[in-house]
Amino acid sequence: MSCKIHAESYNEIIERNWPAGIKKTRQRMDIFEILYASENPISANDIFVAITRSHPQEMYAISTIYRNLLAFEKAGVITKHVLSTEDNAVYELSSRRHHHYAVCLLCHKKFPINACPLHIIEEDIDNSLPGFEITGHTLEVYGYCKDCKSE
Amino acid sequence: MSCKIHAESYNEIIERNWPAGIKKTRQRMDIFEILYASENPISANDIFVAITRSHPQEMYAISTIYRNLLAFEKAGVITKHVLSTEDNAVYELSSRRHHHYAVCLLCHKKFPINACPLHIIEEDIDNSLPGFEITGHTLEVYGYCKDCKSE
DNA sequence: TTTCAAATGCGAATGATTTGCATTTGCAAT
DNA sequence: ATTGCAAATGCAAATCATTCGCATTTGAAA
Repeated sequence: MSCKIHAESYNEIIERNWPAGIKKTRQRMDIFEILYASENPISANDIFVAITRSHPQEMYAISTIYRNLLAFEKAGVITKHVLSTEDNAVYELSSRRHHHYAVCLLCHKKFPINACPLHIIEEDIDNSLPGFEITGHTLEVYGYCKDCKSE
Repeated sequence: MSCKIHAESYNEIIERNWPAGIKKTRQRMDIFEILYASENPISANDIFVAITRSHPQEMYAISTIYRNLLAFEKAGVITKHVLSTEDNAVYELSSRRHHHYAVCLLCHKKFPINACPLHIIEEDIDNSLPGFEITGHTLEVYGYCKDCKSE
C-alpha cells in the first residue's frame, strides 16, 4: 500500500505558482492542473481530452487550449517541445524535473537519457549573453537504436 | 582580400559524402549542394527557392524536397530542428559545425551560443543506452533577451 | 539495351495550429 | 454589491506546412 502525502491541494499549488500578469480563469486553472499532474510532456489535444473527460459538463474550445499554452509559454511557465519524428508539439512545466530523449530515426521510439546540459548552458549564457534570462530548454538526440541498427 | 582555397568541387564533395543506400538523383544532389553551402539551418521552402533560382530551367516539386529531406534525415545525414517560436522545420548537415541558440520568447530573436553538450550526451548514452548510434542532436534555450526583459 | 523498383511531378488531402468575431467573464474601481 | 471594460472564450472558418496518391520518368544493375 503506497503512502502518498497530499501536502497541498491544487488550489494551493496554483495559488503558489501562478505566473504574474496572467488572468486567472477556470480554463487556465484546468490546463495548469493537467500539466501539473502529468508525468510527461503532453500535447494540446491530450490536454483537451483530459479536461473534457474530467469536466464533462463544461464547454471547452481547443483554440482556448492553444491560446493559453502560448500565454503560459510566453510567461516562461511551460516549455514547448517538437520532436522531429512527431507531428505535434508537446508541453511541460518548465520547472518540472524532466528527461531528455534519444529518438530513433527509424522506429521513432524515445529513450529517456540522464544527461541534462543546463549547467553548461547557464555558465555559457552568463558569459556570452549577459542579461538573457533562461526559462526552459529542449534537447533531443537523434540516431539509431540498438534494434534498428542491427538490420 | 580573402583567400579561400577551393579544395574540391561539389561533385567531389558529393562523391565523398554520399550516404550509402540512397540513390543519386539530380534533385538529391541539388538539395545536398544547397545544404552543404548553407551556413545556417534552412527550411524546405528555402531550399526550394534556392534551387528554383539557380536552376531556372529545371522542374521541381516541393514534395520532392520534403521526401528527400526525410530520406536524408533517416540516413543520418541531416538533422531537422523545430523551434518552438517558428512554424516550420529547418535542416542542416549533421556533420556541419553548428550553433545552438538562445531564443527569446517575446521578440523571437535567436542568439547563437557556444555551449554544445555533445560530449556529455555521448558519455551518458554510452553508459545508459549502449548500442544507440548518435547521428545528430538539437538544443534550444528559451527565455527573455536583455531588451525584452527590461520592459 | 532492357528492366524494374524507386523517385518524381502534380495536385489534392491532411491535420495541427491560428484567427475573426460575437459573446462572456474576471476583476478593479466605484 | 454593482458597474465597466479589457481580456478571454467558444465557435467556425481559414491557414499553411507537410504528406499522399497516382501516372510518368529515371538511375543503375544485369
